[in-house]
Amino acid sequence: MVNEKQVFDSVKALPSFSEEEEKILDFWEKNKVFDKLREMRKGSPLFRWLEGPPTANGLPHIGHALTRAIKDVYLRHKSMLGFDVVPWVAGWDCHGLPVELEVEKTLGFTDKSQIEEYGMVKFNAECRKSVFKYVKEWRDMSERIGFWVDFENRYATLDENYVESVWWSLKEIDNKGLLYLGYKVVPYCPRCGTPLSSHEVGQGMMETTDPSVFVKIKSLDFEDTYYLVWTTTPWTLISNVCITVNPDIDYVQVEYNGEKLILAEKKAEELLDDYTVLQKFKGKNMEHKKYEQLFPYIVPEEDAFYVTLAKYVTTEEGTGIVHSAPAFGEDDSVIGKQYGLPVMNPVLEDGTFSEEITDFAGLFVKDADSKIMDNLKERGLLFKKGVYTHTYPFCYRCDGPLLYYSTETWFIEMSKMRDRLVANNDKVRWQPAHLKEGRFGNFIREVRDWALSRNRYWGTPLPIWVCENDHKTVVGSKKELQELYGKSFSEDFNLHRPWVDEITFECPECQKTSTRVPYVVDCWYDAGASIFAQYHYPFENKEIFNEHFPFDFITEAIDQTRGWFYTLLAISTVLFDKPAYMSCLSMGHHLYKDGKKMSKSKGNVIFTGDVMQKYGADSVRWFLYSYPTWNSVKVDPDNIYETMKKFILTLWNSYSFFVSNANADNFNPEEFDVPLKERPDLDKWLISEANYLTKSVDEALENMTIHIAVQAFEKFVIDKFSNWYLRQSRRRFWKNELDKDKKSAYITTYEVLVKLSKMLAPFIPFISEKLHQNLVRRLDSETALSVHFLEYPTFSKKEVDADLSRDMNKVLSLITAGRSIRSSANIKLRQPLSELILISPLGKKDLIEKYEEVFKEELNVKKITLSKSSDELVNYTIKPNFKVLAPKVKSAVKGIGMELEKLDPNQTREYVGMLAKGDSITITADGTEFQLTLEDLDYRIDVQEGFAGEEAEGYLLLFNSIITEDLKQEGFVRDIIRRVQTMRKELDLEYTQEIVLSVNADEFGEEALKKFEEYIKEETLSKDLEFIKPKEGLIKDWKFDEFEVTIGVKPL
RNA sequence: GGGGCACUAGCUCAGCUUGGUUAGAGCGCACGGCUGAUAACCGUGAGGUCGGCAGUUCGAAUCUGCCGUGCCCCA
Repeated sequence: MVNEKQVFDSVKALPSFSEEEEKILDFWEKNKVFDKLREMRKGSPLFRWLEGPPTANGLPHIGHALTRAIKDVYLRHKSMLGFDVVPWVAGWDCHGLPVELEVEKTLGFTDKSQIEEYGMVKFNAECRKSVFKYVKEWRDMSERIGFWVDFENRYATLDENYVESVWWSLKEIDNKGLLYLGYKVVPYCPRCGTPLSSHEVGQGMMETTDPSVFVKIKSLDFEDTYYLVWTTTPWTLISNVCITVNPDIDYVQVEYNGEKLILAEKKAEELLDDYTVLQKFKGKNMEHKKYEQLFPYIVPEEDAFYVTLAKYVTTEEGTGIVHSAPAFGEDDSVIGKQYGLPVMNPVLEDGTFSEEITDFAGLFVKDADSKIMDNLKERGLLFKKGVYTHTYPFCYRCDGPLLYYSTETWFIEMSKMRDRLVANNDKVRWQPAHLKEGRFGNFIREVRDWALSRNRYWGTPLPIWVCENDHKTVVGSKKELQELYGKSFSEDFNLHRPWVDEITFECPECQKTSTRVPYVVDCWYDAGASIFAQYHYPFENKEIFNEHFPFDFITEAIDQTRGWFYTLLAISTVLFDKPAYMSCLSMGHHLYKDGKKMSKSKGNVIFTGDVMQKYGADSVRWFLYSYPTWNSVKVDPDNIYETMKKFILTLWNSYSFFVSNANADNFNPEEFDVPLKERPDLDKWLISEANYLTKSVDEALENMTIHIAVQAFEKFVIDKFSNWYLRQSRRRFWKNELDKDKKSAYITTYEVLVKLSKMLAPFIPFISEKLHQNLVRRLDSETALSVHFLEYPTFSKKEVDADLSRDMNKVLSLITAGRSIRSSANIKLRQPLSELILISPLGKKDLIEKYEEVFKEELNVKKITLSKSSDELVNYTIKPNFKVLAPKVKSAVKGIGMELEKLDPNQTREYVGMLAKGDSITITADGTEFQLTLEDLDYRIDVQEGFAGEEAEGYLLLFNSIITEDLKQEGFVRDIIRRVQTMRKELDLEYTQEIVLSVNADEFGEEALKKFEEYIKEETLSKDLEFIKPKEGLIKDWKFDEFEVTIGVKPL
């Protein structure tokens, strides 16, 4: 309810943050605040940020909320710093296998072939529908958490224009000669007739037993000698083209059982007994040594059957010599490419051997294993056989064993771009920094060619047409396709399958018919192409693209290292030879509180909507900002609750405290203004600290260390502002007279709250907006519509006072020490004491005098005394200040330390006196004399036994703990007051409600009460104080210390 | 098998870049205090071989090497 008479709208002590936030969301929407902000920033310097498109598949959990929150804090901050954030649009990654699998599941398919039976048009329409279902979920979550981004002008990788730009880029890459058709070894299910993605393979790993076979391969260089080779897949021996050794391992030729063998020295020791070493050499000496082909069914034209070198060969298993068949192994395939070896694949799509393999034709390869072993045995080439148990992938659909199988694949030749990738990565600022040279750097230094084609349906169609003479045509635009086709497209034509599959045209080279290859593009390529495809570059928006690229900043989770972070850099390097982004902040993953990955099936997912509903988006955001962004963190919803209590509520309470007082006093920022110079030190101190805060926050965000900013905010808001400043100033707000001191407290608190609303706006946009609307806009409707339009506060040297900050920190720790002494001496704070003595040889008199009142009130003493020294009460210990002294005297520091320890108390006392005066002292250690000054040393003060005292900040604090009759009376009175306040609260009285107080105490008590009657009345708002046994109102018996009292409180 | 990260109080995490002798915070626990901010607040205490072992150094949570455990990525 808006109360027009009040200065500020009243603030509930305990709001529903969730409801308040919904109101703010409405306000933003109704007033088109985000649109207005973007309009306002037009023409300002650009801050270029690129949204990493979430895969629109699956419901967003708290980990996904992190990506929204982190992006939002940077973009709002940059915007408040005056930058025009561009393009500031959302993006969605719409293609890919996960989407297909989800739809397959919904439709109840068990086999890929069912998709074609169902019809690709219908299937892809289902995929599209599924994508937009999840897009909606994501958008709702993003908006609710306060992520400001343009959802209307979003890019989506399935858009016609987007696909066309991808096509353009692939043609560019082909023009550079980097697109080629090759072979890639992929896990393949012969029964289902399809390759599986690693994602699918992961679902079917099982323990299994395979043959373990040692085979002899006849050398053509060493007389009567065999290479000893080990394999667990005998059927691949048919396709063997080379054997591979490690160049750096020692190999031996041995005589064993009358035959000569070559194997790794280490393995000879393990596998053979009773053998003679004939010679020993490094693996590299064997390179290119020839051997006899094991199964000469196919004789390749290329040179083959020799020893190759590779570092991946180990002596863990086998013989140190590896049989290599590039058709059936990833490592083998790399070696094959490197040496230009042939790929021999006599296995048909159904997993059986082809006609050429006369002895085994028609046999399923796994079933052929035993026959192959028999064959080798007959020829005397089988050295040893056994069984081998390991985990092996099986098809998750049909349970059949998968085969590693080389399939036709289109590649981008990234290996040629290694140097450029490294050079471009050098220009990028990474957080955390280790990614640059570590995980990411290592990856690009060893980058392999990018296998681009996928044997699937829902994706960007690979724009390659091939004729029967193998001439390839890469189509770079819709228009180009139209021209090649020569006819008009059907009305519902779409740059997706199956429409593009139906387009054929005359090969420009040989006039034969060109048909499209049946593949779609790896969806990671789609995502990486967002740098230009979202603009429909180069068909449109050329200028905008040139202004926006390369981007200043991106941030996504760590799993994008080889995903989006890589594909962006790869594509921008190939096409433009620039990094796609200048700064990259990587985020960690969230685990559930049990340390496990969140997953729907385990039921340990924290959904963002739930926690936002309970604690509010601001609390969730602040929680997410409170640890290093790149950490993986275990999330317990209780911790979010704690965040709300600790930070959000403290801030809110400070605000609510200010508003309720300001309304009572009819606050007005003009009338209450007091020049900074004329305000009390406490106020100057708070303003100064607020200024330091801007500096810390600025540096933290610049370094992409949000959690450091959070720490600075918490320290300021909780410790400095709420727990110290407001507590110290409470009585200033409550006194009757509206003097300069009171005005100053008001204006200072007001200024700090307003400043906080701006500084916190990027972090907790809802509460910040609320503060701005009530504290600023309510008073001045001409001011900025939203806090997010304002300029972010920056450091102002004029408003800081370093000396004051340092002094106040000292006062704070002295008071803490004082409380500690009272606590351990068991003298409650309510009991006044006569004197606090501060002993310090270097004590600052002004400091103590200046804050005398603060000390008196906080520590409840009547008098503060500063003393330079006190021989009877204290001892000193002198120690080296290692940081200063050690560099000067090196290892002598230890000796000096020992000498100082040996000093007797009188000597130490004398030395401290000298040091305090600025003189140096002489210490002899290790036979050398050292002149030491105060800065070389640290000294500590200790109280002698029998005294309650403690040291802090170079002062020793001692209380006079004698409790006189007067002090005891005063303590008693304060105990009574405290109990009356408790009772007022129990009665739920307004703090202006007057009462009649009756107390029944013993003689001592009654005397004390009479003595402090006026004080008691004032503190408890009592009209009357009666010394009788109470009869009316709330009546309670109290026992404390040695007293028994009955108190009655009756509201008037 | 390779690469990367992490391991600090019962729990969740700072600190490590730039080494300094008494290692911090919040929560939880125990005790005490305060109360006209109250889903609060203040203080004290218990609780740590800073994953382990070596090394460098006058001095290591911090730098180096090896090992262990967990997570991530890639095979």
